Amino acid sequence: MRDPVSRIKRQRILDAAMHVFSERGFHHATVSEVARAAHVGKGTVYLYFAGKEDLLVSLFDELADRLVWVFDRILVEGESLDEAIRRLVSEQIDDGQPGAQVFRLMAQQPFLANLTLQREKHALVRRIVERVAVPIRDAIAHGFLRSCDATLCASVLLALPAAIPLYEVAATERMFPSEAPRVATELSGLLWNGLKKEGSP
Amino acid sequence: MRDPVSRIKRQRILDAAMHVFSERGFHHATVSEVARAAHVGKGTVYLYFAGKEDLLVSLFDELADRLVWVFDRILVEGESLDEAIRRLVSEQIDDGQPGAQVFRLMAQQPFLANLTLQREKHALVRRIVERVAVPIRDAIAHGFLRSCDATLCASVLLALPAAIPLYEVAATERMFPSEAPRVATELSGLLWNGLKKEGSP
Amino acid sequence: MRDPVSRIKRQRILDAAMHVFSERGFHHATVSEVARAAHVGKGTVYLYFAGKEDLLVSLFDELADRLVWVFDRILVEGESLDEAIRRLVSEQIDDGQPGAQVFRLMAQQPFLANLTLQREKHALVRRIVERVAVPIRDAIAHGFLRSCDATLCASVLLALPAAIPLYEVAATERMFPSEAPRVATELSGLLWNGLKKEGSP
Amino acid sequence: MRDPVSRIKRQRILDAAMHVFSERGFHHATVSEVARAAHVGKGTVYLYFAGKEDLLVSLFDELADRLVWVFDRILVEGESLDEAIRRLVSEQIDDGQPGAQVFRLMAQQPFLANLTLQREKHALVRRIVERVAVPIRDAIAHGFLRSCDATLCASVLLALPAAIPLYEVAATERMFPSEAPRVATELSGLLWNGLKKEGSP
DNA sequence: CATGAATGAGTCTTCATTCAT
DNA sequence: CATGAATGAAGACTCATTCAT
Repeated sequence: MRDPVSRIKRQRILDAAMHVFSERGFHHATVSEVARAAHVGKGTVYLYFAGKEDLLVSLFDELADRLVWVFDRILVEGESLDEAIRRLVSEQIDDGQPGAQVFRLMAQQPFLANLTLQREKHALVRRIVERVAVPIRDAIAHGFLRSCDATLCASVLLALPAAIPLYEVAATERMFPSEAPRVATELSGLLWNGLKKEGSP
Repeated sequence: MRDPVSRIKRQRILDAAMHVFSERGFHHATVSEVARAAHVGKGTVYLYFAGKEDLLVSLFDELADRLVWVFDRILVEGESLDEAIRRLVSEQIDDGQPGAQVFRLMAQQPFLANLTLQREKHALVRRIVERVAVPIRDAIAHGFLRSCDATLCASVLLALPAAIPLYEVAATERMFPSEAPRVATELSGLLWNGLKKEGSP
Repeated sequence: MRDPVSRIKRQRILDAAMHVFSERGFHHATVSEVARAAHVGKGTVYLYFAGKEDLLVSLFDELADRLVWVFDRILVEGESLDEAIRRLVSEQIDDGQPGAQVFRLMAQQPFLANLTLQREKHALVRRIVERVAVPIRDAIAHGFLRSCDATLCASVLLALPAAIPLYEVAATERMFPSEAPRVATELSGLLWNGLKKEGSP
Repeated sequence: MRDPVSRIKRQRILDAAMHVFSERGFHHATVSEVARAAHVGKGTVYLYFAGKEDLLVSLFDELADRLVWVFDRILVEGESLDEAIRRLVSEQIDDGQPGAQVFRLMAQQPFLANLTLQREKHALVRRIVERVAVPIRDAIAHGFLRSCDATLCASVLLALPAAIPLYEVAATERMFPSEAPRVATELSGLLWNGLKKEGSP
């Protein structure tokens, strides 16, 4: 674990899993495919992960970490809340950004055979949602936002990317990558206007 | 197909599939389970549906129909757009309502092995999103709503239920059914405020 | 289960398993081989048995039944105890007789992964040993045999076939089938002389 | 090989294998477990043994040597044949004695994938059986024992421990270690009475 | 010599689908 | 039409063995 070579190989497998799962869906993807994509033997995957599902949860874990980290950075950088929301939405929508697909993957696999992994996944969800809910709750307390259920609003913010596949299909069969900024702006604008106090800028 | 007995049996299978897929997830569910839940032989399922995936797409189809039908009724009944949105959101969130789980199921299975079914599913999505987008586009044209991408807004509206699983996990591990109306109100309020022109009621 | 066709197919699989397990050993044998030998699909085996180990235990079960049945018949036929022992030994040694390999198979697999199956196997062993021990205990009580631990003697009687593989290897690399009667007579004679009261015929 | 350090390490691996194989069964045991039990790296096992099966055969080899050595010593010490039999049986039954489990292990693995090892195993069996058969044959020739197939009797003597697992299960689920002497006495008594000439002491 | 990370051949097992009754 | 016994393709996972360090 501490060994940097191990960390790198583990990461390579995780990256490969992210790619393969996104490309083919968790269930259609096979462990062999992940191994091949990571340029490792099939058995090696089991050296670093307990099984296919653990691979998924580890992916959640890593992506959740990145998401929390990114959001922390955004908030620390002292931007206004509306800008923060825009960047958070953007982060999740732009496929080039880390963490873009975490909730899409989570939505694909609401049922895990392994109860322990199920619990881990729930803990992860709670961690992320709560991280996002805190500043919203603060802003409400300070009177910057209209009164509402902060946890619910945070959930909505994190669920927004679910609209992208619908939009892609409905609009043009495939959103141009170049549209990502516009879509992010529209989405976060929608959310911000929904949240902010009447009359605020 | 025309035979009413056939229609009823087909429907019974579809209802069973809805129940089983929701309960255990599409992939964990087996055709045998669906057949058993429908009090029908396993082979009978294949008399009415081409296969497991077709069962899913037929489910989408039926639910989409209901959703479009419900939305049509809502609009025809001449309610205001904000009330229409509230009812549409409510329809998707309240497990007791028809069509509650259509997008949750769709999200679970973004990849279909059968290309034809894939296309059917896309056609369905387009149909629903467009149905919702039209009145929004109208309202924008009439100046009732702020200018925005109507298709994108419709996608958001239909993707909102994706927030529920997150909220359930983050808030109380299991949303009380009694909370559904409040949540629907909060969500639709959020969306309405995000959409409506500054200063409108 | 009641269906005679099912019983026959189940039996065919069991017979095939007996043959394949004897020929190649339980662990080297694959479920595919058993299926092929039974002229059934691989999946069919799992329709009648819970898994590979259950196949083994079911085999024990069936063979134990036969053994108990044979021994009952031998005793009921009112033969003398020494003749009964000779026939029981013979039964276990002659590959042509039913039940010949039950304890050889049991010895091959002292450890079962499934605890329930382990318990079943133990119950089986107890049933057979006890069945053999009862008449020995009776004969001791009536003064026909020298005093000894009847359960232990029964165990020895049932374990005697374990000597055959050793004998085959040590003597001629392969015992001629025609020798089976002689070997059975020698073995049972050895046992009978060991058991009987000094001076008895 | 000549290096005493090597011999000791080889022996440590062999002892570990004996322990692990007995505890978990040859097939359920893994080479890793053996290596761990021997406090040796997994690769080291392959420096001293050609593979897992060779580990087993080497174990047979060592145990057979001990058995032959013990029997030689017993005979050389000039004890009577009945006492010799008692001690030989005892040797195989008492788990605390060397060689206790050799035939139990051999019975577990009647089939070896490697033909060469198969042959080696057979040679081993012949060596042991013959070693035991010789004095029996002598005693018969001198008229001390009743006429019988000495090789077969030797096989029985060496197969007697196979009765122990049956007895343990049938009697008390687990034989008390303290009972080993009694059981050995009963078993060898049974055998001796079966072998000895009518009227001998 | 010693090690243990890496490997992939080999198995069991599941389950969507077919088809004879 | 209805059924469910039969099937085998597909895939997760294990572990004996190798080899670079």
